Amino acid sequence: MSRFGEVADQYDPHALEESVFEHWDEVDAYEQTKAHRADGERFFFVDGPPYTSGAAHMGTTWNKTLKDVYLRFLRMQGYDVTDRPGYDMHGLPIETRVEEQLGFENKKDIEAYGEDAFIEACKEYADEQLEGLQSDFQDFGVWMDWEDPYKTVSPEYMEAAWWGFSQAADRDLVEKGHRSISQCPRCETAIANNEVEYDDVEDPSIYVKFDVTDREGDTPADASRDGKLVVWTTTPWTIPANTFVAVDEEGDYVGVRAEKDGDEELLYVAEPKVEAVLSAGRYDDYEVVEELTGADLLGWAYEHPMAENVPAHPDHEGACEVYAADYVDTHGDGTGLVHSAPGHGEEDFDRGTELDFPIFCPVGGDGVYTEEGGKYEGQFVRDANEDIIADLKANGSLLASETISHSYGHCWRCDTGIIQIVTEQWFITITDVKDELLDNIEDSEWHPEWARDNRFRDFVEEAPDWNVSRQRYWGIPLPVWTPEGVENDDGTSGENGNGVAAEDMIVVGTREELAERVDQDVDPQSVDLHKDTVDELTITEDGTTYTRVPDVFDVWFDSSVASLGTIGYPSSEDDFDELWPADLIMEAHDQTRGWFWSQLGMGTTALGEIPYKEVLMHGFAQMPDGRAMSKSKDILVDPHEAIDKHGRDVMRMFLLSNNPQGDDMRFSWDGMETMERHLRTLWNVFRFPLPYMRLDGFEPGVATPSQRDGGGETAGVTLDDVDEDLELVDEWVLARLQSTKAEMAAHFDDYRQDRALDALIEFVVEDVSRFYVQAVRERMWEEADSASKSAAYATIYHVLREIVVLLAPYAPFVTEELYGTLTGDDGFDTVHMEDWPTPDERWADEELETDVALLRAIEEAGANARQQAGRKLRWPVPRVVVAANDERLATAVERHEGLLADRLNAREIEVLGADERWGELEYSAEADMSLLGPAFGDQAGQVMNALNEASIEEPDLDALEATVSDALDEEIDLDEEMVSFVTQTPDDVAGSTITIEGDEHGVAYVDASLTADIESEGYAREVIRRVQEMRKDADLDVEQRIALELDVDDDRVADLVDERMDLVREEVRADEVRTVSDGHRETWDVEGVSMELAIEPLATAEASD
RNA sequence: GGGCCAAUAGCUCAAUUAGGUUGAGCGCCACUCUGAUAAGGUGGAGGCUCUCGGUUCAAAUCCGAGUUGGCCCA
Repeated sequence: MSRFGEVADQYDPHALEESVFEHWDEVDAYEQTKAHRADGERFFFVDGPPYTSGAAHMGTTWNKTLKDVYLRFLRMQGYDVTDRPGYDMHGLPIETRVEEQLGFENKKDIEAYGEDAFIEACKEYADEQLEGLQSDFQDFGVWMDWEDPYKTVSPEYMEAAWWGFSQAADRDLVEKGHRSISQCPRCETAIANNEVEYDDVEDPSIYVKFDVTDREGDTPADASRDGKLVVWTTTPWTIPANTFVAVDEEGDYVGVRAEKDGDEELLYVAEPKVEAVLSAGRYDDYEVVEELTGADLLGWAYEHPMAENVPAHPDHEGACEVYAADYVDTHGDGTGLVHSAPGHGEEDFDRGTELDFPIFCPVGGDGVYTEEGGKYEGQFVRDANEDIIADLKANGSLLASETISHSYGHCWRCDTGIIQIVTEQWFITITDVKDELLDNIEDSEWHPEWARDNRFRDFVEEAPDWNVSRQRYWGIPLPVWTPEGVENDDGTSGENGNGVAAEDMIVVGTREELAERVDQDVDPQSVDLHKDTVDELTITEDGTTYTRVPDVFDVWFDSSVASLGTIGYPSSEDDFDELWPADLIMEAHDQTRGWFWSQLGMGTTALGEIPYKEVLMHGFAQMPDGRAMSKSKDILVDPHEAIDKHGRDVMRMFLLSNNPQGDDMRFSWDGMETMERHLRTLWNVFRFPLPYMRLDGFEPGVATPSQRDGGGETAGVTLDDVDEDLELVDEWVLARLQSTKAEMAAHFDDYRQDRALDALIEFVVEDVSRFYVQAVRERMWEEADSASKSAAYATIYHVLREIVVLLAPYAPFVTEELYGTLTGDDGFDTVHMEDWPTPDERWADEELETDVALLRAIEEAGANARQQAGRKLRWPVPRVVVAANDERLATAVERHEGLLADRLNAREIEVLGADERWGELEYSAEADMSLLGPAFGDQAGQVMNALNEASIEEPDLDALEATVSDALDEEIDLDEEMVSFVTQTPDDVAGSTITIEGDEHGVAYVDASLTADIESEGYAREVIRRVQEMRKDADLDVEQRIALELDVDDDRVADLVDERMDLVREEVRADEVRTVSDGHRETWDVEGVSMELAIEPLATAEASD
């Protein structure tokens, strides 16, 4: 790319981005950038692997873009950054997709199809999806190592999971056991709690009466009891497994004699629920006959309501009695007496285990009653509800049967209603290391901090043992082999002839170990660890044969070892010692319960450490109206649509302008447009000096050795070379650049790239475009070479160079184009190899920044006052009076009077110091509420209003007190510190306060009185402006000489213009003033005066150029 | 049902470890300027700072309860 080459007139993201992609390809930009930092300090970033089903959505895009901006930033700071992307490719979601594609209904179809073929199909599907994601991420301009992503399905990665699990097993933290789990009866597997989605459904809502009965050993008092315990459930199908009734020991209960159709019953319910229960049962009347506490009910025995239909029902010692449990709420749903079935519900199970009850669960993994289900054997549980309700009614146990709409858990993949059943699963018993987990949390820093200290800590404190097993196919097989022949005759665990017990399992940690121990020949290099392969392998040791348990890992377990998988541990150990744990991870807030947690669990159980140091937790992408995006409901903004409309840089900048710390991001097309406008402004700023530099053959020098790729002296013009010639604005814009860099660095330190971007945009738009470029235009138009022009070139070049580098992580495409044009062959092949610019003390100048900030505030106030006075900027005013509140402002005006007069188009600038006054003014006052408040208490508001409304001739405290006292009809004592006087503007002068971010620094008064001389210049400028516009309309070249005809329809004005005719001729390049017969002609209305103008290009003048 | 977070102009967000007359950008309307700019400038309209209580002379800010939204959990 040649330096200062022609660039497009307008910022065109699409064409530009295409060509930048090509450029990156040509020069191997990514590879070069990585190689450039190969010797830098290493930084270990770990990519949280997206799941490979479906395309990249706005949330994924935000996530990867955030990662990209930080990775680029870190590289520019000199780090050698790991950037291996990852993909989560196992698990139920892919299985169900593939099942759909193949038209399968359930697991039997998979078995018939063949496990190996099914696994192969899943792999193909995952690979396909991965390609789609890869190309999306690359298309967004994300630079990661796309050639070598880590995949959770590769043998190396699966080995990491095996290794981690075996480490946990070595620490005795792996356990096989019964647990109540959420089971999807269609997928026939346990699913994780966070995979359960809750939807509102209509379910039965039944009240059931349990007959209180005598039981052997009851005290005489109890033995005489009759009556019924009333329980409530929405899952009638769990009634066969009822084992006990739970009450709140502290709760209030009552016995109620209730009457219905002439029959009486004694019912026991919680006191607060009497009304609800009896009205549900449609009783005619009732009477409370007994008041008890939960404790009184303990030990009461009752008849199992399904004893006849379910002969296998629990009837062991202690079954069908009342127990206390802390999950009972006498004010909640139900009756305050909770039907408890440890074979189903999680809390019931825990309490049942505590009570040492055998677990009775008559339902299989497919949701169908087993033989133990008695009459209901073979029925699907939900289908059995109806029969069960009918049977309860038939035996007189049903008090009421209604339906209820409530939220109920469903399988996240296939939307089947889940069931709670107790099955045998594999656990990592993280509850044994809870303290260690909580300690390890402290070793990580989170942004924002509350995510760790509130959310994450709460979750970890509550977390139960980690169920890692799934009864499926597409996953990492559990590396567990269990001994054969260890079951006793009755099915319980025992020992085999070699003294090997059921607990004596073998957990294999690596492929090498697998090859060594299994009976079959296995090549550790090439072995695929999927289920179809390892299921066949057996281990025989000391006469006992071990076979693999058929389960696979829950997919959440896969990604938990990402920090190991990223660096190929354990098969390669090199990087582990140097890098682990990760320096930084960043994901959305749903991962608190997901990846942030699973990694902590894995790291702690396997290695005793948390596997990451810093966490940046961002939010979700929402719709412009604040709704959650949802692909299934077609509520989304597709990133590709955003790119089609505004381009990649704009989308990235929009995403990155959002706070990444926990807050959700609301997508906004307006926001996108704003970003595009900012980039257009940058483009125009960049484009503006190019023609002049080109024309003058300006050769820039570059400031630092690193920018010269470590090279030595430069031939071009550097800032050093023009140091003597720099003008005020040059020094100012350089000073602003330094403070912008400092501000950005501070924001990046806080992981607030959004604020860093704001600071940069503010600098580009507000300072460079609106002020600096405006101020240097005339210097660049000068035809002759001048020191001033060189200084301006060198300055704007330097500023642009650094802006481009600072913006590069955000907008990698447009900055590449700008960089190439600015550097030509003198730069790197890509801007992304540049070092991150740091503030240069030499150009820092706070005083100057303040001066200019004040001047700009005066200019703004002056423009405001002019408008009030009805005087346009092109009409000069005789005088502007700046009344300064503080010496700082007065100093600034004195230092830069000429500049100010120029920008305000004032003949004269007058400064009044803080202690001077202008006699014509009147005064009122403003209050300092921090002083007025304590002094006047609840009267402070009134005093403030009186101060504001006062009008006095002198800014004098006594006069003010008098006026205020008068207004409030009460003696008011004021303090000088309490008030600041403000002026009231006289008629012939317009004034406006000089304000910077709310602070008032003084007032600018514009004296707008007219003189003949001012009118003369004013009208002349009006004419000039019109002629310039006509030149533009006629598409005349800037240098084109013209003839001008001027007819003013007002003699006085015509004379006034005539006085300044030399000025007019010079400004509009009119060599001749005469009648024009064949040219552009237009009639204008100027301040109510009609004037007819005509112009005609002169052919002869062109030759003189 | 529980936990965490958020709520300020039509939209996006500020309001500086500390309570003191609520601000910016974008959008809208009017005026204005313009030889880099699909730009720029000035003004205007637009706010019971989600609601209700409490603390205080004074609350967007502190406390409590609620509403709505998001995430997580049941």
